[in-house]
Amino acid sequence: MKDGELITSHSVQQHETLRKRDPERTRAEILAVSTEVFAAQGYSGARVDEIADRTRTTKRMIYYYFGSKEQLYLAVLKKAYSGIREAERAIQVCSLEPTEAIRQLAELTYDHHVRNSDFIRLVMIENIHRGVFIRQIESMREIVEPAVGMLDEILTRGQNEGVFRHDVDAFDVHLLISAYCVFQVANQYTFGYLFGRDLHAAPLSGHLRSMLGDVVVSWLLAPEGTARPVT
Amino acid sequence: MKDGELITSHSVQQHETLRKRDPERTRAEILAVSTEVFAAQGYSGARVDEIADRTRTTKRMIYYYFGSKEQLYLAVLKKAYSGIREAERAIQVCSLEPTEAIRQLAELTYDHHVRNSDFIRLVMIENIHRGVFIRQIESMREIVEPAVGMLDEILTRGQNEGVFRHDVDAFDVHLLISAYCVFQVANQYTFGYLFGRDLHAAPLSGHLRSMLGDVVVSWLLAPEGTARPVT
Amino acid sequence: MKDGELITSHSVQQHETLRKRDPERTRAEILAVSTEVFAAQGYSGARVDEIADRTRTTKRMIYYYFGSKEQLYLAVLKKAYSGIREAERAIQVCSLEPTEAIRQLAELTYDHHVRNSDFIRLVMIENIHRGVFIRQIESMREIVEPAVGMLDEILTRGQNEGVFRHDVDAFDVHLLISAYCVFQVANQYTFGYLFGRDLHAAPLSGHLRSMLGDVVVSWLLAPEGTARPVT
Amino acid sequence: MKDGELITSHSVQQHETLRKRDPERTRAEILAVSTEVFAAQGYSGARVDEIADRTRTTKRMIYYYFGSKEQLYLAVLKKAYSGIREAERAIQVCSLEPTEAIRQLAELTYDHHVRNSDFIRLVMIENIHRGVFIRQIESMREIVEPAVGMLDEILTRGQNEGVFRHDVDAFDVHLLISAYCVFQVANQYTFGYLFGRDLHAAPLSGHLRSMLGDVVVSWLLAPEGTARPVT
DNA sequence: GATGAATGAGGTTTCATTCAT
DNA sequence: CATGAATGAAACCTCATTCAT
Repeated sequence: MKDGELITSHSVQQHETLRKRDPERTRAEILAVSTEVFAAQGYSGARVDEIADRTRTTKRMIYYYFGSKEQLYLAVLKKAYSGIREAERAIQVCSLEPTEAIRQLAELTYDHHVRNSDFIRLVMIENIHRGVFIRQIESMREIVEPAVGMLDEILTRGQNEGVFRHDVDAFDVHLLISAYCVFQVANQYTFGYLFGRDLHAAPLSGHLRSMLGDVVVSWLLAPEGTARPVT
Repeated sequence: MKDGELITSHSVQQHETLRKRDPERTRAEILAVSTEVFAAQGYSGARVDEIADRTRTTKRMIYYYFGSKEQLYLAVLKKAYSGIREAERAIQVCSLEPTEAIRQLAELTYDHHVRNSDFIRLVMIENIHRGVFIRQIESMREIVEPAVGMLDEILTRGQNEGVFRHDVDAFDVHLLISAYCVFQVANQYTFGYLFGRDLHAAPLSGHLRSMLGDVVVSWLLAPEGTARPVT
Repeated sequence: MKDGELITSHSVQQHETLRKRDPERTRAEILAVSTEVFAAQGYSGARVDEIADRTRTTKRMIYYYFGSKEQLYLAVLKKAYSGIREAERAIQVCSLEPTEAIRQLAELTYDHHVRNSDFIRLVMIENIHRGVFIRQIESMREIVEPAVGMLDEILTRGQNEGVFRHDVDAFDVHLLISAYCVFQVANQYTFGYLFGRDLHAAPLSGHLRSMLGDVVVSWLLAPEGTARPVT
Repeated sequence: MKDGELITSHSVQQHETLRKRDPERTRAEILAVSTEVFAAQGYSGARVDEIADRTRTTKRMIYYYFGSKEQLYLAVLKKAYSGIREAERAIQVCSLEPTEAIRQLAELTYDHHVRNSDFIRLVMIENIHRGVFIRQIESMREIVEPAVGMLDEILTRGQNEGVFRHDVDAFDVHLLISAYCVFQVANQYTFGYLFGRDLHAAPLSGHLRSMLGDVVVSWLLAPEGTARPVT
């Protein structure tokens, strides 16, 4: 039975206060709760009823503001990406020397993913849906652009200084860091269970964090083609 | 493709004849179709009706053989993991010298993930559900054990030969390789879309494949602590 | 018939007009029809579809208001008991002398059972289910309390006056009366059939009614131990 | 999911011994198990699958021997009544003087009901179904005849001796005793729960047993019309 | 702008029963 | 006699959504 529905004629009316006449607030609340619910249950698994129940408004309001479950999910997705990119923009490592800058960038990105597991989950969900929703959001690609900007700057600097290998670009590094960071959040349940370890508990969590730095840096420092034996 | 592996798309639509009274076959067909449908739509999104429609049996038979949607999903999950691990066991790189063995292992794993995207999707789905299903499958942990066995062997050999760094174990390497391989399948839609590239089309696909080898090998070859500056 | 009592057959088929947007009415109608259907078919035998069809609402509404078949049954059970006890409270025999009060109480209870066969049937059904449902209804025991109150009062009066035997309490008398009254309703089909008599047709019905009075009164008037021979 | 169905391809095969080629035995076993299941769950609530599972045969055999769920229930009902009447015939109280004979008959009947609660439950179930099944069983009325025979004999003797009142016949006494005995079994769950007492635990059980004797005897010994005041 | 009541379509599951050997 | 496999029909329940005020 859906919680949002009437069961007895005397259903509970909680937090009646602070309720009416603040459209912005209502909208924001719906969005916040929806983010949690979609992240927790997936698109199909999420229930409009549950979202409504965890809100101080009603199901009807969700349709009033967002029109449909799909459009609500779209709004959630867009907001999640914006928030993430905004946070990424806050990372400042430009003043450091390339090697250390890259390491810090990797490790801060790592922390960032750990803190934003709901976002990671939304991305997973979106991929389960083969990206059909994200493609409907205009401006999505602009939102994401700054992501590799700083990376590109550091990388070029390191390459110009002759420290970093040249057969690598910002996209590659970004992919490597992303893969690692996303994985330890996205796959924590299966991987953690199968190996009997909690990826986010000390000391493993610390080890995994610095390991990423090691991986990225040693890769960038390694001479091109060195590792690849003469075939 | 070996028997233990996932049955891939459209493998069951053949011969409408020879239909009834072959329980093993019926069961297997339901399982194969279910794998596709669950992988495609997720647990909540999958419809028992759809599975039935894509089968030569009826919805009723699904319940006859598996009891419930959940138990069906469990069977799919178990079979998928078994198939994957069996395939992993087929990788033979022991005769190579450590560096090349590791590189080949990484790249074969990469290929393997590309070919078995349905499995990756099931793992994602399972993680969306926080691993509640996988934990119900006894023997799951045994299934997974061989995964790091060979890796451990290669790594130890390389460390004994003084080629590989010592502050790394099989679990670490496995995690790095898994993260990279899973990511390029799991996140292909969002990542590919946001950067306007198809991760699985040449020449990018080839680059990404060999890049993994580079990353892993240069990391293992790098002296411990070298990359980390004195703080 | 009073408001609190069971709504009897065909009481809801009237006026098809004035249909929507009267939740109390809708709820009450579902409850009334459900009472009939559960009483007629038992818990397992009752069909939510049938209840819906005999209502001016839809099956969906039943779930909207009651959540599940079980909760609907629980509501029916609770309402049935409340109605009965309310009716019992209406019996007024306190002004009569004890012997006659008891006789009237017994005979009114008898009439009452004849009129409320749906309630008796629900009680039978509940006993078939070993009381699992009734135990889930809080306040059930409070509802029933007044049942023996008046009886206790009459009995004590009669005992103090030296008319009634002393080795008997209100619970005993209530059980005897209940057994007799319930039986002639509950077992009317098998008993009536096996003996080829309709328990509710004159003159048998009248005989059985006054016979209960005789039984109870002669028992209460008999000296203690008299009937029991010296062993 | 029904237990009787195939779930894994390797379902359990218990007690394979003592199984085949004994039709009488098989039939009897099905009947015995069915009695328990119908008595426990009612007609609609009983599951053919459950009956099959609690048997050493299969569901298919039930249909082989009995044709349908209804016919199986009919067989159960018939057997239950036969068994009960046979047991009743065993009661021998003819040699006692009328008052004591009646008391013993009542109390032995009481014991008998306590011991045969499954039969009582079947009777309840049959009454819930308004006796539609019992009417289909020919010879049912003959089965039941001896029930009042002995009672009639005792009663006549007592009346001839001038001990028992004359406005009462064997049917009346049988009804009173039946009502009391059936009730304490049939309604034990609701009545016991509502009054917080277990009708079948000492000392209440003993009290209720002898109370029935008191009730019947004092009623029969009371002069006609005495209790009924002049109106 | 806001809301409780209502709902059609479709979801999962279960039932007694029969088929084919 | 015996059986595992199969099944159509219908059961209970849930979904996102809209109505009427």
